[in-house]
Amino acid sequence: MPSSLKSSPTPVPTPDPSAAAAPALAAESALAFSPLYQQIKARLTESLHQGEWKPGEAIPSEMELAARFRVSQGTVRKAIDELAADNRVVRRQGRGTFVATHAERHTQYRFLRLTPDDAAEAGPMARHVLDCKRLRAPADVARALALKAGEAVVFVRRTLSRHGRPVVLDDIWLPAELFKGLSAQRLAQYAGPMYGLFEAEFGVHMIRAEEKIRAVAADAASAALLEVAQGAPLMSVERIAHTYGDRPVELRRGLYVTTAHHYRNGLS
Amino acid sequence: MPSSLKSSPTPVPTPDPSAAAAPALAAESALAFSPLYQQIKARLTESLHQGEWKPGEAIPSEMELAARFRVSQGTVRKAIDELAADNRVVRRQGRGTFVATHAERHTQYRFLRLTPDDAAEAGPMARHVLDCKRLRAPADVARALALKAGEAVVFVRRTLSRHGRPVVLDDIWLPAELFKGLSAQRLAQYAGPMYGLFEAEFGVHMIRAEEKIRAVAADAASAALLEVAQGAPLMSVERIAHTYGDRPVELRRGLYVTTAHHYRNGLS
DNA sequence: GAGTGGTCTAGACCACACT
DNA sequence: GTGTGGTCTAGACCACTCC
Repeated sequence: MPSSLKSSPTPVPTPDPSAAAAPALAAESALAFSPLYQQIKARLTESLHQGEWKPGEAIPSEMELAARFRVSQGTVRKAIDELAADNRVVRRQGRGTFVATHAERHTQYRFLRLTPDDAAEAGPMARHVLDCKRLRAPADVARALALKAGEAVVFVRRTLSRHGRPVVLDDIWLPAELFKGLSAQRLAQYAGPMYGLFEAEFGVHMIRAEEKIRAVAADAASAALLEVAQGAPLMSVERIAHTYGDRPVELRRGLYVTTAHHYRNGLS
Repeated sequence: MPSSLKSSPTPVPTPDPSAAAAPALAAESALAFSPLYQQIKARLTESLHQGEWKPGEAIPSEMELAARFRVSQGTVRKAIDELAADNRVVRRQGRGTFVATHAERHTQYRFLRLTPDDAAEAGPMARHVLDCKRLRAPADVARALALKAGEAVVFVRRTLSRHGRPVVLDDIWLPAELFKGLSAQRLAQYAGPMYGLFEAEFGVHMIRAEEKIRAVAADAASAALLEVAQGAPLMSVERIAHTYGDRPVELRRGLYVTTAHHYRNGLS
């Protein structure tokens, strides 16, 4: 353990204040220990998870955290640097470090990669909730959300439109246990992205997602809702979004009309 | 200039060793100066660009670079950290820092996001070059590659297949000036990804790309080549790849068959 | 001016890889 | 063993923001 060899902080149960520069190495010598800043990062992540600081709020200053964890400011800085690189927090010079949120203007629709071909038309799309109901998870949904088959989920179907024309049709499944009381009305009332609502109303913060994309032909139902011909090519985007601890908490199956929009992606 | 205020290193002509803590600020006070490590990063990028160190080779050690640039090792480290984050170089503990390459086993197909649905079938696909010829750039191609309309480009059409079935059909345009002598034969002979060939044979290193993705219906020609029905839904992936200085050097229009494959993407 | 994050330095020691 | 990158520390100063 490159860390606890020299200074006090063993992962969690370290009430011991300072004065512990003694080489406390003993039993657990061998394998799998993380650097100090990774331990700090883990503890900060834990605090984020526990809601000690809420999305949009400032976390304590680097000096304060350094004192709390009894490490140097540089070590805290490196931990926060990684959290910032992971989009978990946002640094703002002269102001502080803030918990990332899906509810702010400039970070809105962080996960939506669909862009109008004409960049001038950017901006939010009109949302329309078609359905919102509670049901028992089908096998594939249960598997994706790591639930038992038949456990209760909330199902939402909605569209996004631009200039009155539907562009996106989303089917969304959420664990009912986490989203008690979610209704079409509440979805309709909330201004801003769905993930902002999830944060504010249910304390569920999406931190990461994976998408699987394919091209499909529109079936009759989808074609009608998206106002395209049956059999028209659509992009199918299956997203699984995760919250803290990599827990999957949303399955979203989207169909995108890509006649005037495209999905953008950067590679490096 | 937060940097040259305090210590000696003005970019290049600084033979002066230490002892220069004097506040040398004078004229150029106002705007747009970058931190020292950004200047170092820029100079390293320049060396990469000039080919001082080739893909796969090691760059000098941090200590050596610190001496060369007359800054501390920590400053060099931060510059290299960013280059590593940008995938320009790869750090290997105990061995050194190496120029990133598209030619190595574990970084192969860095830019190809198409994955078999059955992960067990991963691995390289069979390449087949259908066409390779020199022609004058159509207007849209010229625009994408920042060439004058009608300038010479190399056009390549190729497929990628798995289990004998075509999965990808790529049309590729490259500035002829940079790719003199590229032929179907050379493409066929080279084992490994195309970007590896570009590095080794033409000294063109792709560092970044942008993709625009849509769903389209297969036209007659594409359908035949991909062995699907005409009108079948395909993923259309338009990629513009850039080399140093953000110069666009490849336009690639791909059609993907997504019946047994999908395009994967991670969001955070 | 006080407080925050951002940069830079210098030195110590650790983990890893080659030889 | 020697050399490389990786971690940790401590202190100084800079740049930005808000009071």
